[in-house]
Amino acid sequence: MSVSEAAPKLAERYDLYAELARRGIRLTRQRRVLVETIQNASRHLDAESLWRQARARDASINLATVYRTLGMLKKLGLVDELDLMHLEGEKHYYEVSRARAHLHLACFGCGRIEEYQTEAFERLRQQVEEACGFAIQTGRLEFGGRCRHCRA
Amino acid sequence: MSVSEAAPKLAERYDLYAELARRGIRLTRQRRVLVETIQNASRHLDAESLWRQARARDASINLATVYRTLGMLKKLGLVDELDLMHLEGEKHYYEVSRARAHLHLACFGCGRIEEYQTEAFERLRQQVEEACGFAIQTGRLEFGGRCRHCRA
DNA sequence: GTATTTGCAAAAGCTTTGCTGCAAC
DNA sequence: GTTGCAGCAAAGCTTTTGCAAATAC
Repeated sequence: MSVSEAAPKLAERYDLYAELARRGIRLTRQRRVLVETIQNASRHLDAESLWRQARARDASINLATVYRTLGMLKKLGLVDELDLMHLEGEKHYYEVSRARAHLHLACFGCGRIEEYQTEAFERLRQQVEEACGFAIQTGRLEFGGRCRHCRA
Repeated sequence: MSVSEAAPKLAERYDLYAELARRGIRLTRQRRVLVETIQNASRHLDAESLWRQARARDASINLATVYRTLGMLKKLGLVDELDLMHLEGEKHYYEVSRARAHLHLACFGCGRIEEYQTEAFERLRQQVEEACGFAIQTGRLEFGGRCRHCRA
């Protein structure tokens, strides 16, 4: 590439609690458990994994409530929905939004998901907004291929 | 943006027939109709639209055959599968691949899909390959927001 | 007390699959 | 004649929805 550029570490996740409070949104007991589970997730969750993890803390939580809560957080822009190149069926994955965009790399060999943040992506987004007159609200960049380890 | 750059017109679609012939792949009658329909589609097709269009020419074609043919073309890298930000349910859309990557803009207001090709996307892809050691086979960049007309 | 949310079960939407017979060479 | 593909119908998987009961304030 022409301009050398270090890969910045990922920006911090939003603090869901703080954001919801700031917007005056109150949570029921179930939603509180779900929000906490999402906030502390160590990997990309699909609806059913989230459900399983949340049920460990509140066995009464229903999968429909999981979807309804995810829908609310999506609409508020607090979580992003990913496809991860449909590596594993058609389910969606969810992650807490961050102040800066990042992209996802899905390895067709081992299923590993990598994340990468770069200014070039932010700049591209801005270029598109200006060139197309489009007010971008959300975006998703996913690459599929073979990771460093699976190429060998 | 820092570097002014004209938006190139989209690169040409692959010629599916030629590519299949080059690889020594022969088509059945149904697949021939499907390939032609995809090649000449004027907009992004989902499986059912493709089915409807193809059935106008061969009423016997089954939806399962549509999916099987799309699967083959995907695997060969001749068509790309898009989500278009799930603007309309969870179905997928298909388009003939092109020599250069382009991105999609989905308007949440009117449902319009725009396409945009820029060198910056190609460069970003290459940067990612080098920085992450990833051999990218396919990629998808989609933005959702409000188009020029819906912002007014 | 009123408004919202929940659990449940059923439905919906899209895609895949098993199988038998037909088509391609 | 062998190999693979098509049609059909059924199943599969993920997500959404209607409704009565429960919860939140």
